[in-house]
This record gives sequence, C-alpha cells and structure tokens, in this order.
Amino acid sequence: MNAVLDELTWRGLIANSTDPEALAAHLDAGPVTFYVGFDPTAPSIHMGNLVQLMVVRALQRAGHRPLLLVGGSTGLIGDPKETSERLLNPRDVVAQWVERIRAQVSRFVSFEGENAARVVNNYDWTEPLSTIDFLRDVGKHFPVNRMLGREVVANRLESGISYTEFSYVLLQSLDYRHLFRTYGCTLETGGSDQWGNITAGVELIRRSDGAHVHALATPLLTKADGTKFGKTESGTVWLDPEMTSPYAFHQFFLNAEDAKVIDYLKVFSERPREEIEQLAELTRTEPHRRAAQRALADDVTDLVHSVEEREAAVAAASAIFGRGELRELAPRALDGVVAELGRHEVAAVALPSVVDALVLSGVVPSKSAARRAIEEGGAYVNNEKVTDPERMLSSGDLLPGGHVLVRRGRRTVGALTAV
RNA sequence: GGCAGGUUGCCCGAGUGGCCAAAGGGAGCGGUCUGUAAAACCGUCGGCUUCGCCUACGUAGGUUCGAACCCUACACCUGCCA
Repeated sequence: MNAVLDELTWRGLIANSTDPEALAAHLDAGPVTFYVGFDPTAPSIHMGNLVQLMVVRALQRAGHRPLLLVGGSTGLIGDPKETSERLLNPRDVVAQWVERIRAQVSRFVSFEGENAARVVNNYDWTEPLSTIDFLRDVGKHFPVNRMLGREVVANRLESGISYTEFSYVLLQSLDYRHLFRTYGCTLETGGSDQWGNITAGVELIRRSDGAHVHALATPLLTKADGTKFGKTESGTVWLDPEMTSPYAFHQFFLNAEDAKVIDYLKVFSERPREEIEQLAELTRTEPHRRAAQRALADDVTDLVHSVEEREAAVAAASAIFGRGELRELAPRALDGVVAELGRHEVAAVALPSVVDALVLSGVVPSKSAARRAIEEGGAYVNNEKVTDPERMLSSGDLLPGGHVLVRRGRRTVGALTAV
C-alpha cells in the first residue's frame, strides 16, 4: 500500500476509489498530476470544500502535483441537486465569485518547486468550444440510457430536471479529459456526492482516449446524530472571514462533540498520528479539559485564517467564558473581544434598557425573546445574571472603553459600545 | 376531462361558530447538571408601548354580535376513474 493512501485512509478521508491497488502502484511510480474542482455557487468556499483542500495538501506533501480547478463554466450551469432545479446565477456574479474562490483556494497549496500547484478555470476551454464539436467529441460518448440511471437524475425524473443540469456531467467529464490531455492529469478527487460526475470522466477518457485514469472520493462528514457537519444555527460555516468571523469559526470547532472530535481532528489537523492518538486518549480520560477540541479549533483556525486571528479568538473566548473579572481585563483585550463580536454603538447619554441592549447587540431576535430570556434566568450583563425585565443600563455598567457585554444562555454573546 | 379529499405556527399534526395565539410531537431556545460536549429532567417557543393590544390558520370576498371553523370565487396539492 502507498504511504499517502495509507495516511488518507487512516484519516478517514477515503470513501471510494477506482481500483485501489492500481492507484497505489500509480502513486508509488512517481509524481502524479491530480485535480479537484470548486464550483462558484457562493462568494466563498465552505467547510466541505476545506475537506477537499486537506486531501490536496496531503497529496502535494507527498510530492504530487495539484491542479485546482475553478468552475467558471460549470458554475454557470449548476450541478443537479437532489431536490430541485437551481436558479441560474448571472454571469457577472459568477465571474466575481470565480476570482474570490481562486484567491481562497490558492492559499492552501504551494506554488514552489517541482510539484508546484496550478489554478485553472474550465471557462478557458469550454467557452470557445462549438456546440457541434461538443456534441461530436463529448456527447457521442454518453449513452443517455446510462445517464438516466444515475441516482441524482433518477431522483429528479419525477420533479423534473432541465436539459442544462442533465448535461452538467458532460462538462465535468470534459474537464477531466482536458486536464488529462493538457497536463497529464491522471487522478481526480472530490466529495462522495461527486462520485458519479468523477467516474463519468474516468469513463470518458477510457472511451475516447483508451487510457485508464483514477478517482478518489472523500466521505461526507457528519455529526453524531447523522446530520451534516458544517452548519450552525446561523447557517453554513464559511472560510471567508467576512461571512463567518474567525471567532465564530474557532468556536464552531471548539464545540465539537466528544464522540466526533477525533474524526474531525484527523481530517482538519495535520498533526502526526501519535499526537492525535494521544489527544484521543485525553478525550477518554479527562474529557472536561477538551484538549482535542482546543487542538482542533486552534489548528484549523491557524490554517484557514492566521495565528494572530486564532490568538485573538482564543483571547476573546477566554474573556467571555473565563472566570476572570471582566473589569480587570486589559482595555485592549476588551476592544478585541468587542471587535470579534461586532461593534454596536449606543449614545452614552441615553443608555438603553437591558431588553433593548439584547436586541441591539443581535443576541435575541425580538424584545419578546429578550424578556423571555430574562424571565428564564438566561440573560447576563457583563457576566452577571439579570432578573429584572425593566432594568436599565447605567454608566456603572460600562467597562473600560465604554463597552457592555450582554449574553443569552451559555454562549450567545454580543457587545454594545457607548459613545 | 370526471369524482373525492386536502391546504393550520420552523416541520409534522389536532382542531369544524365563542372556553383558540390555536392540543400533541419534533426541531429550536433557556435553566438544572457538567466541560462553551452528549444524555436526562424542567421550562419556553408570533409581535408589541406586555396584567392589555395588534397580526395570524392557502388567496380574495361574504354570512354573523362573534369564524381557523359556515358560504362564494380563485390558486395549489393528493388520491380514484377516464
């Protein structure tokens, strides 16, 4: 067995592969050029995409050469979803997203050395292609009867599927063939939900070029209850710091369940096996320390954001959740906490009620919910429980810098700043 | 095209003239316990100027002192027959 494949297997990153032995031999034989695609369906990539990037990093570390494909053309078409037809995004919007995603994914690979990464955009070879050439050189290799049997398509026959989405698989297959012919790419990786699209490319290359190429798919990450990992109450966990703050990002991983934290650590942390096994042991023997959760949150935040952002997130969290007295915090640390939570200004001369403060800081959705929180004993000002629903904030509540921290429950925190 | 049934809060689902902001379950949220985990238990779960008022039971009208509940039209969905 090949060393990288071994590692990926141990990390739980392999759900499917075409002919594992042949792939192992191929990887052993020398540097392999491989590719993974990212479609611009949003202005940022998310945690699911990060899993793919972790695979890419592992392969590049092992000496293989990554091609990161940004789907400038496939993003204009849309991969068929299980449930319903996608809305087409405007061309200029997709073009914008292509640029943002290109910049995001580039941070995860090395562009130095023998096996330097390369970023490609399928728009470059799809856009100039004529319909006649497409139908003759690609379409001819796709039996419709087989396409109809694919799970996604079969599921959509009742609810309906447009010709556009039906054809998506041809474009992705064409990508693989183009990269095979142009760069000698012989491996495509992706999520297991992409398996059908990936193997279709393998098949196309076999039919039209008579070559045997490979594929690898990662499993879908789940929570202990079987639901998808990567969503919070407020939605998807994005990599863009504007969309998911580094603090929220760090918190998301810190709150990983005991039952799953080691699985996540294997995927998102590049620590060696012994260290992860040690952390697994610590999770068993002294779970309250949450050593694995801390390692996970720190490692991923370091990788996706920066060491500075991670340190700021940890400092903010320890201020909010720590035992220390808020008033004794250094003013600078407090400013940092407020920045992480989002700054909301109020007039120092007319300080609001606690109810209004909870709403203004975004900690609760309505005044009714704010009152309820107080009645339930789940509302706090500067870490002190509030019991009077009529209570007003006063100048005595202001921390250095004019800040007030409000909290609902254990971990929903917001800040107001009096100016 | 004909016949029958349905459309209720985030989701499922009861309610057939006043006692309905609407039973029950799930999800969510808060509390207790803990470790900013999980489970369990208790509470909560439209909004507001909060002991009261406003908006809500597919859409638009109507009957009535009063309608989620009755009538009319429309839209959509589901069965059965052609």
